[in-house]
Amino acid sequence: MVSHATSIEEKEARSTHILAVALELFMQDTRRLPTVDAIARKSGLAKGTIYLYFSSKEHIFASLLAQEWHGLLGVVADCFSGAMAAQKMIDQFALKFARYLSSHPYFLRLDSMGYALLEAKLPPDQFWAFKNQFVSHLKLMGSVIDRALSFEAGRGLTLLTRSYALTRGLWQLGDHPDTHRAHPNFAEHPFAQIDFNTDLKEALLEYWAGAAGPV
Amino acid sequence: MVSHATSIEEKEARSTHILAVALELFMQDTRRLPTVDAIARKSGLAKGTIYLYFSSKEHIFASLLAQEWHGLLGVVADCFSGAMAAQKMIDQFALKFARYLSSHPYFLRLDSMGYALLEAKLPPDQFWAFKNQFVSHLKLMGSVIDRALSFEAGRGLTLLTRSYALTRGLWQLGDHPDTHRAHPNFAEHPFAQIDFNTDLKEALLEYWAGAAGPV
Amino acid sequence: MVSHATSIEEKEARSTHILAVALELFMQDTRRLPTVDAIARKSGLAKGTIYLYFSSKEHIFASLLAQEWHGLLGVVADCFSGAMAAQKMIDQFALKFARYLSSHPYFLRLDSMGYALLEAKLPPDQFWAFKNQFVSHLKLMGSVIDRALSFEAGRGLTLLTRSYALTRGLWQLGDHPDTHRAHPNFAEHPFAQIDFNTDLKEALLEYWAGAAGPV
Amino acid sequence: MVSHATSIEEKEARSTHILAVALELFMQDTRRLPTVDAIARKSGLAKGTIYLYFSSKEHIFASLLAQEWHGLLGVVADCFSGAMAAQKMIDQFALKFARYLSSHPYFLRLDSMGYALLEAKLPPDQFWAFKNQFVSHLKLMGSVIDRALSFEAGRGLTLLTRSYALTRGLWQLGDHPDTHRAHPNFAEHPFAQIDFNTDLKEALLEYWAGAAGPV
DNA sequence: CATGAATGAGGTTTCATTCAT
DNA sequence: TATGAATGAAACCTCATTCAT
Repeated sequence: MVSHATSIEEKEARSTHILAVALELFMQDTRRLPTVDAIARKSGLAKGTIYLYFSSKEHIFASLLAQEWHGLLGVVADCFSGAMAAQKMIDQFALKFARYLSSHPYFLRLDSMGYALLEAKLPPDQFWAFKNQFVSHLKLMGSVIDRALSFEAGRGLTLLTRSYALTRGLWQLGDHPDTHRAHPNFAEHPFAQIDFNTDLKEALLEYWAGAAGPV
Repeated sequence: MVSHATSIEEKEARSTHILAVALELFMQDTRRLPTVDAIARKSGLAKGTIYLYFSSKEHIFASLLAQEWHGLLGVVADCFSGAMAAQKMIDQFALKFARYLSSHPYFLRLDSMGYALLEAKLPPDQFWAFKNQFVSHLKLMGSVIDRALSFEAGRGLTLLTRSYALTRGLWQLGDHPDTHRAHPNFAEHPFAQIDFNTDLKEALLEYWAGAAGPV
Repeated sequence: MVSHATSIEEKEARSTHILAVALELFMQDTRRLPTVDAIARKSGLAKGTIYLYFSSKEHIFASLLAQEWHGLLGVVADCFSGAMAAQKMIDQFALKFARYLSSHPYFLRLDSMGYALLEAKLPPDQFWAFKNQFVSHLKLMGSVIDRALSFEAGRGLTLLTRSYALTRGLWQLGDHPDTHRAHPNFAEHPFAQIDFNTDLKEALLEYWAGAAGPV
Repeated sequence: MVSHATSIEEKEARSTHILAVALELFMQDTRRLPTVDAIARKSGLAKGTIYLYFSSKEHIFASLLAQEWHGLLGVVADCFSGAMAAQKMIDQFALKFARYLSSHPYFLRLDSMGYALLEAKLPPDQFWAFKNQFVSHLKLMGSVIDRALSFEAGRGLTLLTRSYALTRGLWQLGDHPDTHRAHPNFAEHPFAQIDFNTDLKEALLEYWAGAAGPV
């Protein structure tokens, strides 16, 4: 039996550990959420113990996602905070946004699965608890952009939202299960040799060029 | 016992009927594929009969999706086929593309679920059989756009792909299970009052403005 | 549509053809009876047509088995019919019996499956219709042996029965699905390198040496 | 909900209970393996619980069979272990072997079905895990016999194998589904009034008389 | 706190046989 | 006779969650 986690730090550490394990397992097969049993076993904990820290399997992955959202929006804040020329900021945003996502490969995987698997199964209260964190942060970022680029109120949020839509969509189009990548036909697929990082950066720049107007 | 579908037409009709029933059931809960049992019951057929027409449940929904892809790409062809000014074509594309999707609400639902549920479960051969239809059609549309807008080869496909990414992403951001829409917090959600049709049209115009350059 | 078989000969030919096809399919996987669908397809007939000739799938395989029994008992008759020394006859029996079975590999396969799959599913009347043919033939052979070896009445039948038991048991011990033969452990199996023909001959000789007494 | 089986003993007891129930159900219809659902219901357990103790339905019956093999080979060991005259040992073997099987009526039923149902469906690894136990025990018994009867190495194993073949074959010839036994024709069947115990003993003695030579 | 045994609903697919054509 | 579409029972196993210990 694992030592009891009594102090708050110990409990937090255990919770963090579970999240790390869950993420690792998820990355081995991003088409389905790993089983609680697998998470427990790999954590060195019992199945019941997982439920002392998270109220459901979906809760675990929603937590992971919330974590990542935090990081991503931090990047956005960064890009639009200095005192640079508008275009410079936008360029920087495209660059760093794409780079961040490329270097956090689980984020879009989780996020895409979240749409299909998490949202449907989280109880509404829990769903909104997570969503609200994100939404308020997002609104904040929107206003940061408004200020940075002298947009009318709300425009920054709109662009950010659409950028994110483009990002998620692009990811999904280029993502295929390994079994399908192995198929001979895969090479003919127009999305086969896409480099997500480059492609996203380019697409974002195109979008902002059109949406932010001649800045 | 249901009457035997002997002729090719009767068989096609039955197949179409199954697809229609499957779609209808799917629309009642777009977060999961309906059970074969439900499809059979609602079709007035036996479960085994369904398998005479489709080799698996996923096959049914992949067929539905293929059908819809066809329609959507037809719209694209339409928009870029006449002899209009480039900007006119793009405007038309944004308008009709968004309108088509708004009036075919199941398409993006299916497509989004397809990412998580169909791709993962279709056997690779079947997956590629469907995908190839779509891919070749898509490439064709790309070249139609190249010609219409005097793009260098491949550019049309790129823009179309990214437009589609934007579309799918936007859809997903605005789509929430009914249980979540009912929640009091929903109103505060920045995507709450989005009108998908308007929003998509706008976003597409923005993107093409930036990507197709001053045309 | 296949031509109608009107004459008795044509019908018999068709029936024989079905049997041949069924046997061929069975030999490809002797652990299960082939599906009626497969038999029909390979016969170039429709599924319903099969049922015009055989009342059930099991009926097909029972017919095959009956056929084979016939041949095997013919061999026995042969061995004990001439005017030879008793031991000579027994030697001949062991030799020819084993040889016949080795050269009719489907017989024991069918027979062994028959125990588990056919007997259970044939309706009693049909079961006994087949069994009776065999039983009366067997009794006859028994009395042939009685005469040939000057046994008391019934002893021949007993020895024949036990010989057949030994044969079937030996076959089953040495028979393994291909998937299991492929396993590395198979080599260590004491029955791995048995040559059925040799082994059976030897075992029969041993049995008859003990059972037929010093003859 | 059933009480938790925490200790090793309790778990073993539960496992044993499941086996007992499975066997009981099997004996009611020895032509097919009972469904997991039936086993669970009769055990007073949930279906899922069965799978905590056995990885598949076939695993259950393979375990039963392994258990029985153990007992049977124990009998063999017994017969050839003392310091008796060779013929005495053989007589004892025939007697006790036949008696053991008669008093464990499920053994040969399971074993015969095992040929058709278990071997085909157990995954190779699991199959060989069971088989190996048996094979090594069998080899051991072979060498015990070699020593007891001063055979050349391997001869004991051969005789044991063939004895077992004879046994299994004999069983199958005399075994008929109840529905078939009830049929009026059954009486005419030469195996109808066989007493398996007596018959097997006799047949074994005959075989060993011929195979073990004048001892 | 931690454990892990128990639960049981849930859903896909196969295939022998029938019967409308 | 021949066809082949329709039937529908049958059975496995998984896994999130609970709760007795």
